[in-house]
Amino acid sequence: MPPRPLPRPAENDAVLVSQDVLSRLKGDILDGHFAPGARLRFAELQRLYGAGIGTLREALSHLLPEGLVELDANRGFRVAAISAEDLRDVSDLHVEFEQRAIVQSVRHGGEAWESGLVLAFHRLARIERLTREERKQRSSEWLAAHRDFHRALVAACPSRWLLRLRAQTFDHMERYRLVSQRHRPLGPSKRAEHEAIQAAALARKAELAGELLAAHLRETTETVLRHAPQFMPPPPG
Amino acid sequence: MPPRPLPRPAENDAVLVSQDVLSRLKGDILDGHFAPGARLRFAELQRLYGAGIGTLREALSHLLPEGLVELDANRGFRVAAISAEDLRDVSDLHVEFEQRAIVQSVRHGGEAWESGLVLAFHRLARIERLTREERKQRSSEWLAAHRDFHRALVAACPSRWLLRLRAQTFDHMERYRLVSQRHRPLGPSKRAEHEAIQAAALARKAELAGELLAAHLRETTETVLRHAPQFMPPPPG
DNA sequence: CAAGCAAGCATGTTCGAAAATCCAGCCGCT
DNA sequence: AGCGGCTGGATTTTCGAACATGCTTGCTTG
Repeated sequence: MPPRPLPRPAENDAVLVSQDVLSRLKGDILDGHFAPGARLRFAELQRLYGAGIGTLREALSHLLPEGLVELDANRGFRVAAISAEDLRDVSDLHVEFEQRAIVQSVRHGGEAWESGLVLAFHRLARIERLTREERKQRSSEWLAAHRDFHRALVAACPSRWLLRLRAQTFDHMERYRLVSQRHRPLGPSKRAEHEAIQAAALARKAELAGELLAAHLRETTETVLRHAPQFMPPPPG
Repeated sequence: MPPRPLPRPAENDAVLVSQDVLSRLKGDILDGHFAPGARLRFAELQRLYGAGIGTLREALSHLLPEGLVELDANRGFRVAAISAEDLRDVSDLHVEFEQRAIVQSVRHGGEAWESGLVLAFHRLARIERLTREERKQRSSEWLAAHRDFHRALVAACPSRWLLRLRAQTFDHMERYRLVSQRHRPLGPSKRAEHEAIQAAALARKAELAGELLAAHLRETTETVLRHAPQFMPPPPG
């Protein structure tokens, strides 16, 4: 069951093949199409993405420092493993990054930030109002909207580095959420929480927005951890 | 003036050509052989490192998410720019990472950590006892020892993610230090500070070690910033 | 003379053939 | 049976030729 048919229409605006492959490959790792720990063989990747070996290597090399794939010499690339320990580790840092970023974002955000946030929230809310069944069918749409919403919240944070690191940890958190979701039913919508965070942000209550966001993220992590045994690989012993 | 002669003897133990090129290229960017903002042309890189284009692209793709190089489509790779603003940004986060990491490291470190630290400090101290002239000649040796010393300090920190992010910001801090050093005389040795930090760590005074380390790093950043106009590119206007 | 265009060159990007490496299974030996 | 070495096939790694793109220069035209 290949993740996607071969030369997927350029729905993204990637100019370079390597960038296009990169985003597709990353998406397929984050949503669990490639299981944690799975080997990534070039023959298969070539078939799936229709790119040459060199191009694939370039994309995989990009994912290496992000911690999404691992490489051991002459044995090729593997999807990075997951563990409850790693989840707690990355989650703690991620919550902190998000909290700090949103506080600064609320304090520095101007009109453009407000508009962007309102728009992103609106798009997310439209999907989250649907029934569970509909949400399930349009999950990739929800995923993009959710991602955009969280990015919009922190978009006005002036620290480029904080945003960069937040983006890194966000990816990993997303992978944990999505991988765990494959092994349990879709949870209830977090619509109310998203709305509360957005409201606090627009009301310029920076500290409150930070607390709400942190709580939202912590709860998500706890939910994933609660279901962890169902999808976590057993310890190597 | 090429950074180094062509097929440098394999002084590191990199099994893969791409990994070897990666570490050399990274080193040459960090120490300013390739100036911030400079274009990285494949013809030149091929001549310098004796590797094929594909291999070079792989190494550059690795440096992309680390923020050391940038890519714009069909225009190739450039060394990432520097600025006083970026330095403050990355420095603030770096100081915090180091401080938290050393506190945890001191609390969790066992015998192996202690030995490693003692050894790393000893190696660094040997070089820092030399005269300024000698230190200048053996700067690459000092660089490695300094790097190892700081790594040894935080090595026992149990958070893999904290260590990973610390390593990322460390690289950028090192680049700022080295690039600025090319435009001003070598500063005085930080020997006493390093010794104080090591002593506090070995005495298991976690908080003290954290404070000393943070102060050490902040002072370094301030020194660099004080000399910033001499090496920072003027604002694009 | 300025604006627009086109040709030519410099450079970036992609791809898969060829070499290197690893690994599983087989064989012979103790 | 257990161990060590060997071989063939599977896989990874490297490389640069071939193609694509962007930039400069110099010509043409209004």
